[in-house]
Amino acid sequence: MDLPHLKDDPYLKILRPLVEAYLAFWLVDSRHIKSLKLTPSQFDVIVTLGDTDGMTCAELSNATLVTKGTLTGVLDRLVAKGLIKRETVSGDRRCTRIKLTEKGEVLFRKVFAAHIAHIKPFFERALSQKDVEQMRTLLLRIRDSFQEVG
Amino acid sequence: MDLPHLKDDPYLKILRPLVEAYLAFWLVDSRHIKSLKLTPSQFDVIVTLGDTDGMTCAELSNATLVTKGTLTGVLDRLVAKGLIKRETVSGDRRCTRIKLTEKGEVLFRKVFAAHIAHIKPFFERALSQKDVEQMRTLLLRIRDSFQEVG
DNA sequence: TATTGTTATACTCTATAACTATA
DNA sequence: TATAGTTATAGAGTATAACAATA
Repeated sequence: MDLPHLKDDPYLKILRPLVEAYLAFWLVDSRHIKSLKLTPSQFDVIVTLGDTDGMTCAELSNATLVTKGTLTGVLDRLVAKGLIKRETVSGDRRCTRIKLTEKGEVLFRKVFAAHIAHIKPFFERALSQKDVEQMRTLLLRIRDSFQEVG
Repeated sequence: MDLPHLKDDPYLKILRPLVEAYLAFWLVDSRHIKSLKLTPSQFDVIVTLGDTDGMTCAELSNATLVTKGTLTGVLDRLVAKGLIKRETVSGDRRCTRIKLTEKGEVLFRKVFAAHIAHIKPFFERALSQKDVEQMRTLLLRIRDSFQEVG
């Protein structure tokens, strides 16, 4: 590219590596998710619901970045797979509480553990324990910087 | 979560921050892309084609992680917007060379510069220049670790 | 009036595979 | 036979907005 003044900016030298590191991770990750017969959004919902007492659609939509309208469809498919259930909320009959079913719980534990086991070696061989601490600090600072406005 | 032995693993303390940092970035980034009336895939294609002499569908598909079949549709929409053009390749009449049009070139320059200008401050306020160098090294190691297999 | 979740619409992306025209 | 790109199909996510029931 012939935008040297931009391209050589030290701060921007981080952008591409961040994207590339994440995408490389994501490629491995999404293949694994796919092998579990779940879409990324469905996986997102399962993992978000895991170890909670259930969440309303609004909470879930918030936590997963899936729009309210889209969420209904995603949840429908998860209900069809027997992984989640909708429960009424006493006190506010507008709300629905979404929970993992027994089957969903089992999948969550299995999936989460398998997922961790699958991903871990890639990090292990890339970074020393000291690297990890540094990296973690810096990543969280980046996250916070974007979240302050975004 | 009650998977303490997994959750406390130092290597895994990096996974969530990586995902969160990227997603926080992505949220800001995708809003900006959307304001340009492009989908993420379309933006991906435009940026990939920028400052090249054009690419075949196969090359483009490879570079963008968009499947061959999907690419046709994405390209159709970009042609409809007047941003790219399909050219025949002399020597192999099976191939098509995809190039940015004049309009596409202009958009690319404008978009790329605007994009950089938009994103940069978030990194600037999060990291010192020294942090950037460290981070870059570590991110590239993670990328390479996942790419070796993925 | 405001909020919760659903529904409706139209578009885009995804995966898979079959198809054509070249090679 | 193999390759390049297109087409076809079915499923899934996206954005937007309207909607019914409830608060």
